[in-house]
Amino acid sequence: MSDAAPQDTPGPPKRRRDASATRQAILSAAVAAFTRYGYDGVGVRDIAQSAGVTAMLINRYFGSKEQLFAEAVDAAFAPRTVIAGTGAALAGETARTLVARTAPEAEELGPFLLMLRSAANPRAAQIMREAITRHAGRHLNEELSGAGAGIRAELMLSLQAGVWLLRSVLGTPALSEGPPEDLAQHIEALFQVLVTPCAAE
Amino acid sequence: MSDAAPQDTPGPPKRRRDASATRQAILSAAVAAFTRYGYDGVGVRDIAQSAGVTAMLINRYFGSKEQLFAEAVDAAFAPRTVIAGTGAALAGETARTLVARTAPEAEELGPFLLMLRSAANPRAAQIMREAITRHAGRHLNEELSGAGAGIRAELMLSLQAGVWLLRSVLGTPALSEGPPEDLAQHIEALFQVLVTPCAAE
DNA sequence: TCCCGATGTCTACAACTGTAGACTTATCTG
DNA sequence: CAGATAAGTCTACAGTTGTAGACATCGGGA
Repeated sequence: MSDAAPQDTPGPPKRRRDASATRQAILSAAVAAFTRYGYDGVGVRDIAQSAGVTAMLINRYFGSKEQLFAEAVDAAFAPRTVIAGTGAALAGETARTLVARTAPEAEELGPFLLMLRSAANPRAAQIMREAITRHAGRHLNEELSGAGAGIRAELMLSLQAGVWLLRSVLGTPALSEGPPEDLAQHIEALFQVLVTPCAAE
Repeated sequence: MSDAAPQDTPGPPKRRRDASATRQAILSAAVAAFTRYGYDGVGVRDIAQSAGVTAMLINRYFGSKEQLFAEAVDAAFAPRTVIAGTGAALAGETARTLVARTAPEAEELGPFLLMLRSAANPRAAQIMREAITRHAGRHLNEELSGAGAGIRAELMLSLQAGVWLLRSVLGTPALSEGPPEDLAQHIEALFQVLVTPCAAE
């Protein structure tokens, strides 16, 4: 923001003129920046500088900040699986993965955080609504089956998003400071309820 | 924004000069605006106009936008209880309250939404972190007891926040369109696990 | 009655935002 | 070795933001 570092990638100080590589660099920088600061919290100049280009190139490649955000959301959701393991081990694996990913020292920020930090902007929220029903919802529906699979799948997402929120973003004490194993066991018990087809009646 | 409407409150077109009443009007407008648009999504001019005053009066009464936000967060959390019922009925009551509050047609936006929409700004996040540990955390710790009460309390908050997020903000299909009773039953089953003192081992 | 302090407004500024058009420079083809 | 075209940059603009200082106005006490 205020320092005058010429480049942030220490390797190649100047990229050869390559349209697709530059486009990819902008997109990666956008994912990181939107995840960290949210749609309204970051400007195209910041993203451009982080990618080693000027702001106008973003408009040339993506049309506008909104369209860049849409592609960034897709890129953030695409390679990510929100569940882990299969069958009986699904609850435990997913719980441990969640705890590991939301650890305060883990710098890996995920699509949930991107979603969270950009939810204030109506345009951004609409873009993300489409993305989440496209990626995560479909993925979960493939793993879960039985009565109320849709509800249970999205409740699984809800709990993950909530833990992410309180633990990683807000830094609530009990979730942040206690031993991770205890937390994982508690969460696993909840997931166990959700993977069971007919829970209530 | 662009119209020249002199006042928005149809009742008293001009408030008599009353410092505390004006202060309260600004605070109410701030809670509503921050909840709807987030910390970065609303300007002091919007809040001022909604309160029927000019922007500068906000700085006169609250010092800065940040300090106004801090008071707004406190005001949003203060009158709200995030759990309902006691003892054996706690899980069911809280589940039904959550479902009712996060209904798409319910226009009652809560502190979770304020928190969510403002989480992108680091200053705002710090202010909210202090508020949530002060209000909700304390409240829950009084109701829950036994082994891992802190973790279970915050997991209860996590699930609520997550459901709020997917259902009310994102509008995810399975959580938004299905019958509320089914959703409440599924959530109650999860809460039931969380109110039980020794869940895992 | 007068006047002083509290209450509220007006003008302005410096910083920042996203975007448009004109400009420069490198890379590849003939 | 040219020249054309893609790749990237520079300057600028209109808008918005939070805030500071000077100014106006209402209300009550002497």
